[in-house]
Amino acid sequence: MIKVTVDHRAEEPPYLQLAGILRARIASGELAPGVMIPSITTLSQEYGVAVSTVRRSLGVLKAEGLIRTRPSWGTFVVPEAERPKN
Amino acid sequence: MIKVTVDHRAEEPPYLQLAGILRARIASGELAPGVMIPSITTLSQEYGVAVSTVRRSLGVLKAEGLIRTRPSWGTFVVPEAERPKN
DNA sequence: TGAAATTTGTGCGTATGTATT
DNA sequence: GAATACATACGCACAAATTTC
Repeated sequence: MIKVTVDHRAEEPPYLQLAGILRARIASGELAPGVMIPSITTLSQEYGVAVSTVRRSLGVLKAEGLIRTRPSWGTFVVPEAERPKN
Repeated sequence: MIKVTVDHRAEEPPYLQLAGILRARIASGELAPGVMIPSITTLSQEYGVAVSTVRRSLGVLKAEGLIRTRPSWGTFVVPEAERPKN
């Protein structure tokens, strides 16, 4: 475990910090395919950042193909086999 | 000329409409490398959408490699030779 | 020297819409 | 109908870098 919180005073912007934290939680297997990712609102409260900041973090991971969001359903980890390489 | 305004009542969200409009202006050569792209604030007023919406549109074009933003300087069209194909 | 204006980057809060449960 | 959850949009504020005067 390296980073577990968002530091608002660090140089790296919170949305990138949170993206990194979630990326690590996925890599570690804690957040795995089939496991429901905490809702945006929950993540917002957990990490003390705004909802829009969480959305931005998820946007990063979505662009990486790590997660997939289903409107009015939730956010999911993409199975490793389906992730774009690179 | 096909689309020149953003329709808030259309199905396509404004940020995608604006991205399409700017993409067309680039494709037509009106916005070319070396020509200064209107600032986010200007685009916001021109098209009647919020600054944050313009930013989102530019984010789409940036992801496509069509434009490049330089903080405290402006936004530029990427020369065709330097654009990623596909 | 330096102050003001400009421009992008980032963050927050709020509202509305739509789909699911 | 109510609660939940994501999608989109808006407006505001501040920071940092650059340009201009």
